[in-house]
Order: sequence, then C-alpha cells, then structure tokens
Amino acid sequence: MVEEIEQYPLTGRFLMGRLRHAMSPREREILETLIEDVEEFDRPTRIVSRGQLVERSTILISGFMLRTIEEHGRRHVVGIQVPGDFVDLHAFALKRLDHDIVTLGASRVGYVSHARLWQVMEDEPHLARLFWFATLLDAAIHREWILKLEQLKARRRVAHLLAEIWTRLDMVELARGNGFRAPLTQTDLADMCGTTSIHMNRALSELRREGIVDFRRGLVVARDRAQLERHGDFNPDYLYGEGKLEVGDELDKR
Amino acid sequence: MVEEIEQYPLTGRFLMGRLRHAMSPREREILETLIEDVEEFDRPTRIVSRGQLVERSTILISGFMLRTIEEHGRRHVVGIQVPGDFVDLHAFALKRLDHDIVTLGASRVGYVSHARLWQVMEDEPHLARLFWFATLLDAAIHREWILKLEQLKARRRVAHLLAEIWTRLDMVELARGNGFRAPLTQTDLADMCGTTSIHMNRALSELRREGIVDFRRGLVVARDRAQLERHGDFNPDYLYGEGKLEVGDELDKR
DNA sequence: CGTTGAATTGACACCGTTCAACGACAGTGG
DNA sequence: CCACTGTCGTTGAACGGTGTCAATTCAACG
Repeated sequence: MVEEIEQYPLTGRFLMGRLRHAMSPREREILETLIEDVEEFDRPTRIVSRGQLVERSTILISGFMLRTIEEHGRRHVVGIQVPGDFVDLHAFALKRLDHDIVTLGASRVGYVSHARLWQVMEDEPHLARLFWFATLLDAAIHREWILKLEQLKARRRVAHLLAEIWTRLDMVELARGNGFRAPLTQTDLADMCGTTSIHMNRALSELRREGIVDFRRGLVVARDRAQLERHGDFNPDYLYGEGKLEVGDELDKR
Repeated sequence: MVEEIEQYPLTGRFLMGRLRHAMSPREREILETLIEDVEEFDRPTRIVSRGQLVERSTILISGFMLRTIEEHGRRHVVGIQVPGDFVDLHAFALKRLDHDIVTLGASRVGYVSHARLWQVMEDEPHLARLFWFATLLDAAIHREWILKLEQLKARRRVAHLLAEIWTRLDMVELARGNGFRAPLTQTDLADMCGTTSIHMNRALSELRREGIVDFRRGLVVARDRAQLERHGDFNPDYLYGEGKLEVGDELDKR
C-alpha cells in the first residue's frame, strides 16, 4: 500500500481499507487532480467556521481534525477525522456547516472547489457515489458515538474512542503494532466523551492502572488490543472496513 | 402546501420546508413515480435489520420511525424520522445498515429499488444531489444529538428533543399551534436521551410542573414554545430550514 | 371487569461535576 | 544556566444528577 501513497501523495488514503478498491485508476487520477491547493499548518487552526459560506471542500492529507461546537463558553467535539478523510465534503451539499472544523497539531490539507465537484456529479456518477458513501461513513460514525454516549460511562467511552481511532488509523496504514500516536490532550478526549477533563483524567488513570490502555501525551499504547476493544464494547462493523459489512454490487462496477 | 400533498401523495413532504423549492415539477414527478410499492403498518414493525443486505430504500409517507440498536439486552435509539424523510437512503450507498429501522405506531412507507436510484444518479445529477443533501441532513441531526448528549442533563435533553421534533413536524406541516402528536412512550424518549424510563418520568414531571411542556401519552403541548426551546437550548439552524442557514447557488439551478 | 402496558413514586448507592490547589514539563528570555 | 510562564496533568472533598430495584397506580381495551 505504500506505493499507493507514492502514486497519489495527496489523496492516496481516501477510502483506503474501505472502498478504495472500487475506484478505477482513472478515478484515482481524477481525484488526485481535483486538489487545487494544498496548505500546511503547524498548530491548531480553524479551517471552517460554523455558518460560514463555503465554496470548497477540504480533504485531510496528514494530521488530525476535530469537528467542534462552542456554546456557553464550553467546547464540544462531535467528530474526529484522520488522514484520507474528505473532511467537509458535507459542505458541498449543505453550503454551510453547523460546526467548526479545526486542525489538531501539525497537519496538511488539500482543497477542492465545489464547481469541480459539481462536474464530478455530472460526469462521474460512480465516483460521485463513492463521495456520497464517504459522507455516509461519517454519519455511521456519528450514530455510533450517539450509541456509546447513551450506553457507556466515561471510562468505557474513552476506551471505545481510542479503539475507534486505532482502527481508523489502521485502515489508512498509520497505526503501530501496539497503539498509535495522535496529538490529543486529555481535554480533547473529555470534549469528545462529554465529560470534564478532570473526570477524564481519573478515567485514564484507572485504565492505565488496570493495564487496559496507556495514554500519555498523545501516545496510546495497549499490550492487549482485544482487551481494550472488549472494555470499550467496540465492534468495528460500523466503520465498513473490508471484509466486514462488505459493500458489493454496483459500487464495484466501473 | 396542501395541494403539494394532493399532487404528490407519496412524496409530497420530501424536503418540504427545506430544499423542496429547488425541485422542478419534473423532478417531483420523477420522485413520485420512483415509488414502486407502498406498505402500511398498524403496529411497531421492524422494516430493516442491522447488517441485512438491502436492495431498496424506504421513504416515510406517514407516521414515525426510529433508528434503534439493541445491545446487551437494552435498546438504544440513535435517530427518529418524520413523514417525508427518505429514511434509509443511506442503505443505497452503504448496502447494509449498522442499525435497525422500526416503525412507531401506525405508519405508511414507500419503497424505491436501488436499481432505479442508480438510474437517477446517472441521469439526474441535480436530483441526486438533493438526495445526497437529504442524507447529510440526517448527519447534521446526528451531530446535534451528540452535542446535546455531551452538553445537557436529562431534563434539558428531552426539552431539546421535543423542540426538534416539533420543528421538523412544522416543516412538513404536521404540527399544531401549541404542540404536536406522536405515538411516543416515556421509554422511547428515555432511549433517545440515553437515560432510564424512570428518570425520564421524573424529568417529564418536572417539566410539566414548571409549565415548560406537557407530555401525555403521545400528546405534546406547550403554551410557550420559546420557553421550551430556550430550556432545551434549541437552535434550529442545524435543520437547514428555509431562511436559516439557507442553501443557495447550484442547488437552485435546474 | 380483568388484563396489559405505561406511568409514577420512594430509598439508596454511585458516577460525575465543581471548585480549588498543586505538580510536571517544555519553551522562553534574561 | 536559571527563573519565568503557560499548558497539561493530577489530586481531594463536597455536592448533585442518575441508575437501580421494587412496588404501586393509571389508562386503554376487549
């Protein structure tokens, strides 16, 4: 898969581990050349603001991004994106977003104008459907977050969240054997799990003491991945990875 | 708007109050004739099961539906749909759903085969984009649920939920002046808010005592709608109704 | 009029919040 | 080299929201 990144340095991770195999070489080429502009950030930066009129969409090339909403002086995180994610493809159809999009640590992004996406809709229905699929993946992840917020207490919620990020990084070949690295703070995790950083700190301490997972300044290590996933009640089906809830038929026609 | 329902009895509420005005009469006609089959249910029925291979998508003509996930003997609700919603358009691109879809009380649904949707993708890019938009609306609602689960305690969560349903029913012209009717139980509300039916009962009692909203066996009444929305910290922007975060440009071209 | 599902109530333990304070560490500038 | 500063992480204690279990009442319906 390394050659995929060499061949498509900007978009090689799009749908990797999911439906990338359903993209023809021609479609991969089209996607790669859709990127009109690349930008790099070395610190947390807001890419899109809530309510702002958007004329282009962003794809995450490297690094991480958060979907955040700030209300009553408190920040809430409603989603996290990893490399390869077409972050605000949503904005193509919605025109305005209901939330902010911010980078996390150092990251690189690519931009695609909506005018060109509109061309894809007209000329490349198969590729368009893959784009649609990508946004539906986000929706599926949203639903899983709702489920886990309803179902689990803070300690298991983080476990689930870490297991999810690990699997998503795995799909784009960015995880390590025993964990992963991401520039997250305990406050970030708290904002994603709907709890306070103080409580998150206690939850992480327990998980560390119990040997389930060790989170330290952005480095996540677990000796027993299965145990972590069990603890977070994590089932990767909702990520629609290869070989799971496999998607067949028309999407493979090209 | 009543004539819209007379003219398109099956799909007249699709995107009503949102982007329906961007649909040409021809497109409305196409959508109406996409419906190949209509089915009626008088009791709660599961339409789609988690993981099941789906060959057609469902549009809700009348009644309500829930997106549910059952785990460890407990049911969780990750979404609710109202008439006009193209409920599992998601399944067109995903092929399998990560959750169950069940009716609530009496309802009527229409079915559209994925083969015909595929034709729309190829021949009607503008309509296809409206379909895409509809699924993104669901995603925006998911995000708002995540936000409110993270942000609010049980009592305000229900207030928000009731305010949301009210507004969504308003958009398809099914609300009353001072509230709405929906065959929901306190347990349903609890499963949507991530709490227990017992606690939900106490929350609803308080809201009733405080004169904020009265929920009784599926009948929701509030004398002061603004107060209810304030209590639930409800801001309708995320529903992308007309005149709010209005969607302009290409979607209006036809 | 009895059955059934839904709504209601009380007691008690626990999870999570809040406020306040302190410790660890990296980067900065004198 | 060290003091300063800011961010992140850690800890304690009091309080309140929520879960749990069990029992009871209510409304709808055949």
